[in-house]
Amino acid sequence: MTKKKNYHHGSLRTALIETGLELVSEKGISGFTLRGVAKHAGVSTAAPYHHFRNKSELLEAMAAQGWHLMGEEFKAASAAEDTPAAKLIAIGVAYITFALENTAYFRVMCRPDIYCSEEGVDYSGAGLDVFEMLNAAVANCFPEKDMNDPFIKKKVLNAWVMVHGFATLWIDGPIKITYLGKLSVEELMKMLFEGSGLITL
Amino acid sequence: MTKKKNYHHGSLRTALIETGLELVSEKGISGFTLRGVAKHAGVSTAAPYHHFRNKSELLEAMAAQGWHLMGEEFKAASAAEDTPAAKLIAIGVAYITFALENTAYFRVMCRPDIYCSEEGVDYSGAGLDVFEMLNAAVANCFPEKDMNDPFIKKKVLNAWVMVHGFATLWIDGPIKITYLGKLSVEELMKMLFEGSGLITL
DNA sequence: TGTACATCAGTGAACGCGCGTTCACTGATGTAC
DNA sequence: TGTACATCAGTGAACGCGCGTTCACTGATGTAC
Repeated sequence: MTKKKNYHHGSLRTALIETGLELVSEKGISGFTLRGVAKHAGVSTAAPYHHFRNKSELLEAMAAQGWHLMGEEFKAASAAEDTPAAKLIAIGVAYITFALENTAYFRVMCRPDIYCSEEGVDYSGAGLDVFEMLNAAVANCFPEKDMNDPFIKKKVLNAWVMVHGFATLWIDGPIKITYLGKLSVEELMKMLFEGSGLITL
Repeated sequence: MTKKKNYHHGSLRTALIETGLELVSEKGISGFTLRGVAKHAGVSTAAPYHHFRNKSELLEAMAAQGWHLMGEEFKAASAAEDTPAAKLIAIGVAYITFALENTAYFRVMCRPDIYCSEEGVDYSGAGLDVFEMLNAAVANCFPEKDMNDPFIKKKVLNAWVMVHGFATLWIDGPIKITYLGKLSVEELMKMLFEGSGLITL
């Protein structure tokens, strides 16, 4: 195999995002370095700078893609169910599943402070679409109530906080440690939704 | 003021933990460096090594202290209420309040991967005490049920996940961004507990 | 009470390392004529 | 269709920096006699 120089990679931008996610998966956010990404992608240290102004911009692109992907998952999960209540639960499960299966995306998405110097403006853009889906899914369960009814807001906050808390506690370790060897994710998720006020809508 | 050399600081260990927390508060976990801590504490870069084997050991000490402190807060919150249900809510509020008021402690406590090379053994030690308090607080609300009843476990998981989710979403920004300028923490916490299945025990 | 000395907790300079970023350069590609 | 040239996306070497950690050393403290 000749050591060929790859002056036109063709899709380095995409490759860098993918490699970046691999790096975050393996070593966490703190293990994510531009040099590491470049090396992993088989490219020189300077190459990324033709696609991203700096490290933050790559992280930002990773997060944006993550939010988009999560939105798609939400749509698919919702479409697969019939009743509003089932759709809501499906979205909740999709949130947790996304965090567990795409932990790297999730970690980047959750930490706007890492990739935004300004106050998370871009973050709220992509993130708010997803948030709106959750909002609508809850509201649809109560067609007789106004979307801005405090009751709806409470349920939205509770659902969001619940799936987010579960996801973070799982991927950071505490839940795994606490229920070590006793329960699977599926069993825990079932417990979670049964214990919540959500399933008894 | 003469530049005196402080060969016997007296309580450098404690001072380093405190300074470390300040650093995490100001710049986050990634801004926490041993050199930074030493400089902030007005001591040479080598001084910390007389009290901690390495950086991880300092973080570990910070986390352990945090867990202890949180345990104390739980006890105080619980003691201030009369009924089991009120005690449980008080503990939930204490969890969130702790995270918001002692964000630096909370961040370190939540990330055992940062300060433990082995699988969070020490973490579960200190953390499990706190977890047991929550467990007991829930169980006390249902004296007729066994502590190992699935119902209790569901409620425990739900309560934990709820307060943790709220706390992390708040300190990382998303909740603040979403409810920007509309609602205070107190109002949001009230919403949270009202929306949950917990308050309607 | 004084003195000799071990110990303890500091100093400051140095180490090697990996990082983000920049630079002049290079070779492949696309386009105008 | 062939050729000249601009542009685009790479290279690899270098920069300065801050980091964790180590080292020989220093001065204050406590203790035995």
